[in-house]
Amino acid sequence: MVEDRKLAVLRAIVEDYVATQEPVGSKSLVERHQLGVSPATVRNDMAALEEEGLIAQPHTSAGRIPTDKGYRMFVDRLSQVKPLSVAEKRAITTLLEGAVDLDDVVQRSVRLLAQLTRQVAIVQYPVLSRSSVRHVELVTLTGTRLLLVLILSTGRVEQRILELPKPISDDAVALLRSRLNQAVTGQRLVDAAEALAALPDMFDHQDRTPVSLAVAALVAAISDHRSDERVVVGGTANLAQFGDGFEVSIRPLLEALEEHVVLLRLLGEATTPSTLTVRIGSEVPYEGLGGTSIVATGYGAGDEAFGTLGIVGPTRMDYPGTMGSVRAVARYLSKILDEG
Amino acid sequence: MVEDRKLAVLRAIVEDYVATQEPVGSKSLVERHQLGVSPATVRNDMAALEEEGLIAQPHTSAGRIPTDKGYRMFVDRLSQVKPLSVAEKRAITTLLEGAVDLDDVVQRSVRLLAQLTRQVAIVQYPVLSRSSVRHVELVTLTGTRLLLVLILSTGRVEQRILELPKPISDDAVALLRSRLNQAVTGQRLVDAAEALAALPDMFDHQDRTPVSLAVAALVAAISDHRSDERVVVGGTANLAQFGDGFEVSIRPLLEALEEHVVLLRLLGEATTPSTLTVRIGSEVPYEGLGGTSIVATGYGAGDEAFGTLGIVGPTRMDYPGTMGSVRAVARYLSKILDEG
DNA sequence: CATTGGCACTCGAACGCCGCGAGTGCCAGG
DNA sequence: CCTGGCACTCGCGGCGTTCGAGTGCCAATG
Repeated sequence: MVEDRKLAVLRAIVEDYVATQEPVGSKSLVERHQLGVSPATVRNDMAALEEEGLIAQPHTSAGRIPTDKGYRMFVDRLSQVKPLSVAEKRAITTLLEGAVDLDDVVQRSVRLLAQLTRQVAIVQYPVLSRSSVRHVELVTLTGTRLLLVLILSTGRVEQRILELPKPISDDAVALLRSRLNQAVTGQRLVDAAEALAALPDMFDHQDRTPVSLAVAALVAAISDHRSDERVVVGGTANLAQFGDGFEVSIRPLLEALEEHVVLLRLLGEATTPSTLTVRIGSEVPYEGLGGTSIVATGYGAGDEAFGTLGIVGPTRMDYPGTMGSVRAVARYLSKILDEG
Repeated sequence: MVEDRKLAVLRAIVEDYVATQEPVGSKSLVERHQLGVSPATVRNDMAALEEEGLIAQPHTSAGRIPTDKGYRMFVDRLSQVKPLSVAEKRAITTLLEGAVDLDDVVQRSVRLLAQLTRQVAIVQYPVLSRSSVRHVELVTLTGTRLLLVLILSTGRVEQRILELPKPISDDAVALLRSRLNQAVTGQRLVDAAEALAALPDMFDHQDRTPVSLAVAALVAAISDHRSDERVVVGGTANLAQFGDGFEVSIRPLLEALEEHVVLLRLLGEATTPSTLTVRIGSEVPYEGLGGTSIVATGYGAGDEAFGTLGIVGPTRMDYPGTMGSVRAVARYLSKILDEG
């Protein structure tokens, strides 16, 4: 019973602090929430909460603010993901359905997420190795240069240039093209690795070089992590809210946001579309991001995500709402990619 | 003679102010530059310069800072573009040559520009209508859905999905593909408009629908300005230098940087690779960007630029150096795109 | 007539001081 | 276990003062 009230107090503190951005005192707490007890009682509870390390006071004689641990407790046990309003849902569908392009889809998703959460949004492009091949195309540029274009079911297009030691005939290109497509179309590249490896042996000895090159390029494409590092960041203007808060200078934040590799590591482990990862303050495994939290999830059909998306914002954020938005955008994005 | 010294004083003021970010007084001026006159004389000159609106004092009893007009004079008549150091040039080539992709090239260019100038860098993707077609590809997705892939000489790849009213045979697709390529390959899309328009007539009546659709998609691609709005922004961390200056809050800046359409308009008129556009402070045609200057130029082979690139930074920037970097990056980028 | 040293003046930034008030912890009584 | 009362703490904002960089003006000088 008492334990329950203490948690109610914690919840109230988190909510008030998130709303007002100011340390919350015992008096204003009882005024704004129906706790049914006096400020003095709340003060006792607060002392207990502080003892447990869930809240802290910036300086003596000031109200309390939640600690990272406090937020963690709030997220895990005192709140639940807030579903979007009907209007918001409609806004999502209309906005995302207007996209023509994968680039466009990703772009719009970032904007959307940034707008909904009023936070910095991050969306990773679908990872090459996790989506299936729709088509492989070979285009002759000059006699000894081939352009290899890889089109994936997610709409992603990769291109590589192959430099051949000697010219190749159009017929040979056509044959190679059809064999390549036979080997990989409809599958994920990883799953087609065997078929690809066997491919050169299907050709005459003197024709094998271009085949091997093409195969090598495809294999390189899936193992090249640099192309998985493609992410788009949006809503950086929302960083302004950090500024007028306190401490955290935005410099390191902006730097971190430019380090796409770092960002991916931060979003990273949220590879399953169904789970929502929340990292709070010190739980964020990156120094430059003091005072920030990250909410991320995967997107894509099935268990294994095509990629991840999420937001980064101040620790004092509206977790239920943000989590709702992130989840929603991930779902709609999954749907769009699955259809398109 | 006297006039000359006045300009020398202006130049000294600009240089000192850019270096120190603090209003510069008559005494420190004569100390740091060999003007050969006393502070009192400099004060007289300063009074004259102020009279002409080239410098101003933030408050009485403070040093002078250049006005926009003062910077303008400095850029136009008192300075010249500073060429890069050998090390910098080498850094550029090694960095840019490592790129595999158009995306990669653009990405690297932005980083480079941001690093060299310590400013926010902006690079526009090559405009579709200004580069020539390397290849058009058609891929059957389902019976009634075709994927049209347009590969341009700059390395840019555009894709559109065509929804057909009724299924199309593989042969018909092959024919259409070859005819399309005949019509447009090697030319800029704008120049191929006629050939494209004539294309449907070359087919049997009942086969024309897909042809028209494909043609329409291509025409749409060049006239769709949304796909010309593709820009990449980098080095936003350099915005931090605005902050500790004064006035200018970064909020509107970040907002402007997210408005790619606006950015393009700002870079916009620099369509010729050979000219360098500099807009200073109030000359920048956008409200949100008080206290900023823009240095931009076009890139690409020939007179008409493929696209534009540039930087935006505080009015108090190192113009000669920045202009040198912008020009250099544009040149190298032009070269890379021309070769690749 | 341009230049210069001298001098009084201005005014913002920095500093220290003080009072206010929100908020706390503790205690004794219900 | 809750509550009202009370003394205490301490950050914030307002105010006055000092300090000094920098100015404008003037009279003297080559």
